[in-house]
Amino acid sequence: MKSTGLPVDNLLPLKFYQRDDVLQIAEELIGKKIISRVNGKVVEAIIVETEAYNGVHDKACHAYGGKRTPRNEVMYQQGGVAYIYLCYGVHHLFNFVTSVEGDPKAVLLRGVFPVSGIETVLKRRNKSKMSFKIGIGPGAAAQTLGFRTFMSGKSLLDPTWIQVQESEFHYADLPIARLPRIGVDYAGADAQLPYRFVWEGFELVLSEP
DNA sequence: CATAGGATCGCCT
DNA sequence: GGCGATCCTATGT
Repeated sequence: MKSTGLPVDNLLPLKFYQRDDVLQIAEELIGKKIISRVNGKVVEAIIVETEAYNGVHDKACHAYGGKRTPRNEVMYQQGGVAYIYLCYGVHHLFNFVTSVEGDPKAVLLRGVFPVSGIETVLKRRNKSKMSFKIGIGPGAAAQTLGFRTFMSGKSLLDPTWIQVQESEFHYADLPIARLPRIGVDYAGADAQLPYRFVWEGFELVLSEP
């Protein structure tokens, strides 16, 4: 995909994140563009996969039952901040916190496709060549963008480290599959909920830059 | 304080 | 498809 040439004033506003329906937000995030600025390196990527975590009634959610810990505290902030945590001691998983203060819902970023800053991405991912899979998987997606746990709690509208904005793709026009979430077997019946959103066939639309 | 386990990945077979 | 890496976090004593 070539550079979009879109202006930078199309950032998603706070009210995008502060809606109640985290499933809608997770779906609408498909096709959006994330621009990260970390250690002076700029990477632009299109979101191709997300998962919704639906607050205190969702057994797969870190805030199930109203649980509050130092780690998940930022989930209780108003929508529009990042929740980043370390998984399996190895992976930095990035979430968009949504809804209003006190309602701990979030969208996990599960897959991106980088469209600029490829040299930086290859270095971060320890790869020698680009592929469609380079940013697929929540650990790989955060690593592609250079996101680390110390950034947890930071605003999603702070362009010194992140911009989330419209792209030329609109979620309503994309073939988005709804599937069960990955790695949440401990959640019982909630593990079967179709809260995972995948842009199937993004490889046919996006091309390696 | 001790311990078990995790919104995973990538290498091995 | 199996498994080790790797360390923070949550929980219980």
